[in-house]
Amino acid sequence: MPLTERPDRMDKKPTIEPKGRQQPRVKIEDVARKANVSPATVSRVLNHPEIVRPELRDKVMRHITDLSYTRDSAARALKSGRMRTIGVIVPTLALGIFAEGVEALQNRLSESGYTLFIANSQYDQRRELQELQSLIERGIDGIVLVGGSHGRELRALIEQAGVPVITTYVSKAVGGIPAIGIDNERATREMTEYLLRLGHVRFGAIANVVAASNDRSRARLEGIQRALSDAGLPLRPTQIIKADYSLAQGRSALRQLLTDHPDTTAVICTTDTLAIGAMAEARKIGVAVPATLSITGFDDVELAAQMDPPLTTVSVPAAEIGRGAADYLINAIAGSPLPRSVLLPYRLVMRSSTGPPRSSERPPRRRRSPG
Amino acid sequence: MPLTERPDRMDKKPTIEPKGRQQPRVKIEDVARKANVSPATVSRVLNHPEIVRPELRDKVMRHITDLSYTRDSAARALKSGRMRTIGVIVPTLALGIFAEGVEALQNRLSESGYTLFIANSQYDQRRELQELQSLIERGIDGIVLVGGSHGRELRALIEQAGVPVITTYVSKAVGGIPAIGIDNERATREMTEYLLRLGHVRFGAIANVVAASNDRSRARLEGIQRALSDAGLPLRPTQIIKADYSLAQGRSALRQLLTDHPDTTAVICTTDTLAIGAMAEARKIGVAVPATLSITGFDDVELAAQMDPPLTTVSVPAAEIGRGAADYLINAIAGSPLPRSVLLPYRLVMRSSTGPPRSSERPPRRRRSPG
DNA sequence: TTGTAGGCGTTATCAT
DNA sequence: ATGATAACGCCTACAA
Repeated sequence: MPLTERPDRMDKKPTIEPKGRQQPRVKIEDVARKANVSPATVSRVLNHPEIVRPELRDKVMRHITDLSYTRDSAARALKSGRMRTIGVIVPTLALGIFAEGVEALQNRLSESGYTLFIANSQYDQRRELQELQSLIERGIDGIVLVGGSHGRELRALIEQAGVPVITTYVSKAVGGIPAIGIDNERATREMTEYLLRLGHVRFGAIANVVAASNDRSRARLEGIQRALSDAGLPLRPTQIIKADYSLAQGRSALRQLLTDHPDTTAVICTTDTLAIGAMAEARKIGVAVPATLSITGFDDVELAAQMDPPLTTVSVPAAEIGRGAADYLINAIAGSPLPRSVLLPYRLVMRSSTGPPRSSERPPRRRRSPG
Repeated sequence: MPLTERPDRMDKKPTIEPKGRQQPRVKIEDVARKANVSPATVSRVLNHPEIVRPELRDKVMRHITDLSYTRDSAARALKSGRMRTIGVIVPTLALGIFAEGVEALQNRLSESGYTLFIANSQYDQRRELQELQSLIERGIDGIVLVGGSHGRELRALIEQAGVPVITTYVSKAVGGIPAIGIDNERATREMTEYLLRLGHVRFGAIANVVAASNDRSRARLEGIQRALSDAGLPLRPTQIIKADYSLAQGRSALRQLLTDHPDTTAVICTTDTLAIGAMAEARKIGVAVPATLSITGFDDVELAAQMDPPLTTVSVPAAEIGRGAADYLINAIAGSPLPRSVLLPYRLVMRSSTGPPRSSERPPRRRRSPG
């Protein structure tokens, strides 16, 4: 009789049952009894089928399915000391780039019999620490983090728990935590150099660096600054607008930038979301992209290619990062030797939101001088 | 000595350790010995502090923190039969609406000491079943699903496991599974009626109904069809374009729709992503929105309000759905009496992607007749 | 108020 | 090849 059929079932007592399962779970012993074998044999059928006589194995198997027995993972974990469980803490799932990475991570883990605990920190290091504590108490066998900005406490906690860890979306190991991801700083440096080659000299940057823990965007901003300094065009503070990760802030950031520096010809954003906001605002205030203003993003979200004009951006291999993190941890748990960190390639995707400045004081360096 | 410092530690044996934790975990017995009390007392300090003499309690507490003891959740779960763990299976995290719901779900669960297992089905019922199986083996105390299209097998599995379930983003219980969400059909019916009142008579629909399990979009499509039938303007098959959930398909769908029915004045999409794709395509082929063509979406994603023109859509309370699902399961686990289903309000958000048709054969019914 | 002891379900060791 | 048994760490009757 389906439990879910009637709100009030009147079989046993009407009092609430605050804990435990209702139907006593079928266990190995039940299967063993039905099959007239010992519990040990059932266990062997489950874990080492090859050492059980085929006919017996089949018989046991039949009873297993008959009773639809499933093993109790708690008991298993208690015995083996391993939970076959991985935890991930992302800043937020609202950013498609993290959602994509988590999805890939889960898919790969699932293939290997692992299950994924998820938590989010809202870019708050204290919350991240709490969530980690909870995950470690849960007995996770490995942990995936994002970025390299983590407190000493967090590292101590991980170390003490002896849990393999990897951090993602960045490429440099920090505090002994290996990383898998891209070189954010280099990517924006290249992007900036591309714009310099196009002839731009008046730049602006919109960076989501308000969260202390966002070292990805910080590195991206540094890449921009370094490229411009190297070109003798260092960014002044008013040319850098700090924002969070929302689209609306991309809009207001562009407005502010153009108020302070109306003659800006190129805006580099550390996130597609910000760039898309900036493009929306540019359209609204009648600034032509890319004729009057070039805009670049970072992440290459689905929408980037569909914008009008399509957004020039940096493609981040989020799915590959997720898969790589899964592989790393699975190997680490198995005790395999591991690379310290994995540097993944990004891709500069040149679309139509960028072009040469309308009137370049310092024309692009080409063979033929401009007519 | 940090484990992570050197790849090769030479303290014990150089062979790999395929299983188990390295450092033997500190357990209740260790604390008990240090504190000169029985293991039972330590356990009581942990679980029922009020029944332990304060001074003794404090002493034990000190040793607990000193040894930084954490309880073994596997053993705990084995004893109590409860894991304090909830599972969720979404079609994909790539859709912001699901990511948002999962995030809210996790936040609420975390407040109550629960941890969230996440899995994704890719809109595939077989995969959903597999993931569910794995979650149930993990001993989850509750499960969150999306939508009402689930196979008999899945329902049987849940019932047999005796695990509380709730399905989300829909409002009607199916097969005994309670739901929390909105009335999708009613929402698009209202949206369609709104367009009818504006004077539209030539409609098109773009619906992501290729996945068999997507009953949300199916209901939304039915809402459109019903409203139009009621108005004596039933949709012909060629006026309905079926798509998946990608932005690119929104583009191609609009192209196809306008090829077959160039005189269409209103397009209703079952997803913002599709609507945004349709708007992008409209702009590209020079169709003015809303002057020539009205477009509506569904979900109210962040970008919807930022489009040019801002997108008329239906706002789905994803965060509220996530929180509500968490509350429902927490109560269900505690044995509290529960409502069968929860109907949440949606909100029609009228923005500027909709307007009256340019030349309405059948003018809007107003007091003053059109000039 | 605190201690003793048994068992939760599984699996590995040892014996047959 | 299969069976008996002990132990994983914790919790809770029950005893003191």
